[in-house]
Amino acid sequence: MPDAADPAPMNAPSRRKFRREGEERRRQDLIEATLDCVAEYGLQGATLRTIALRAGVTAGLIRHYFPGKEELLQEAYSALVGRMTEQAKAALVMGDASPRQRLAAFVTANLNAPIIDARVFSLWATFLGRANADLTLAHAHREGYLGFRNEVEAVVAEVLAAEQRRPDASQLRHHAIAINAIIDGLWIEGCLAGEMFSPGELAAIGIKAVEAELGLAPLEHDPEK
Amino acid sequence: MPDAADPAPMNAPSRRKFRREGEERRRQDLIEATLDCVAEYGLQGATLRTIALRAGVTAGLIRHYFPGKEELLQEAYSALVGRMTEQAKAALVMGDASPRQRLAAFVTANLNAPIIDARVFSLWATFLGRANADLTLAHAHREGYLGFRNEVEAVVAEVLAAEQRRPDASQLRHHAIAINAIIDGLWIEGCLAGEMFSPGELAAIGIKAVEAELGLAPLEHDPEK
DNA sequence: AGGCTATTTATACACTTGCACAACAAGGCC
DNA sequence: GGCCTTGTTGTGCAAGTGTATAAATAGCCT
Repeated sequence: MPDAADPAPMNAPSRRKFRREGEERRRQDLIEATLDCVAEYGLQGATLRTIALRAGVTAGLIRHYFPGKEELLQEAYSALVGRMTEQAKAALVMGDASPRQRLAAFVTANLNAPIIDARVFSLWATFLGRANADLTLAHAHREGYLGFRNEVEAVVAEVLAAEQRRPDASQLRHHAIAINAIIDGLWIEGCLAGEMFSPGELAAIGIKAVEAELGLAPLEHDPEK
Repeated sequence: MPDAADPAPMNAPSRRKFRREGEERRRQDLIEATLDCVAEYGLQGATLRTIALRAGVTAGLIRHYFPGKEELLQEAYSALVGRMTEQAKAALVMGDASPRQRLAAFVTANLNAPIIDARVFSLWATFLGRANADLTLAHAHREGYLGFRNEVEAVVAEVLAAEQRRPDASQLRHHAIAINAIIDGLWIEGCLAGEMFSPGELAAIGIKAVEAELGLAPLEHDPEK
């Protein structure tokens, strides 16, 4: 079978063989390669040549799909943020479950793989480190953060409503901010030092902390499940 | 009076005037300039020439104090981590105060300036983004994190002891992890979007969340202060 | 004052980077 | 099959990078 990785069997000026891919596919591959390089080598190590090598193309091709490196990085970050918030929110769509169960499932989902992931954390931190200087990054993050917090606030409202409690807007906001912080903080700890925690431990800590924040009475013996 | 910033008043091959500084002072200045450049331009923008310009010297001098750029960055990160943990722990040394008051003061100190600071966050995120690949960075962070968490755990133990409660080691550890996450999460929110919160709001949220985590009964009307 | 030494400057160099552009060929269309 | 579009390659270039090293001078010692 043909081996594409054959460097130069002939001394003739042989050109590299290639295949034409669809535009969407190539853009996707380039963005993924960019994220890989940023995660592994940082922004400084993510050069056009390294990215192209990872994507299996040559550097010149990048300029055919992106105006410049800047735009490639921005699109890569957008893709990352989109994937992260999408995954996080997906844990909330559970058909038949009590609000409290949904909240617990949400916390659990955010404190286990694949959301707890060293590569994603590396990307998150690397890009966010530039948020001060790059308004585009700052804006993209702000959007994602507020979206996430609003989701949290909505579930909190449901949970408290189910408990016959009527928090005002300010209390609701504070609960959402605190719970968001709990999840973020535990997420960071898990990503940076996952091996320090036993499986499920972070999620257990998170659920207890969140329920304490909301003043929910602890369940006695898990009545039905 | 003599102006040191005069570029070249003569067409003669004039050399730049300079002053000899003490070794410690120069190293300190170079490290500070490095942190400034990393915070503003990221790791890729922190070039030797930019750093030297910021420090008011020429690029070649850096090699006189540091073996290479790598070592300069590592020392800069060590200095940053040292300063951060030092500041954070400093909030715990209060002579006459109840454990609960000390805990509240600790949370408050960590959720206000100068610990809530966009520049420091930028540095923290930028360096941590490389922790996956750079074992030196990972180790330095791990040390700082565990030190911080142990401080938290010690105060938590005091607070609970004052409340006649006897948590076991596992519970204590979980409390420390959760409280650490709360502080970290709120710290990030404050650094990234400080203007979204009114002054003292984050600290108030943090204190309430921490006390809820520990199951402390809320104070009624602040009895004495 | 005059020399000595170590700090500091300035220049050189090999290498990498992002970008521009010309040559080329893959694959659809007639 | 033969052509034509355009995705793709390869090369070149100017700017910038970290490092090496020689030249200069600031400030102390006597």
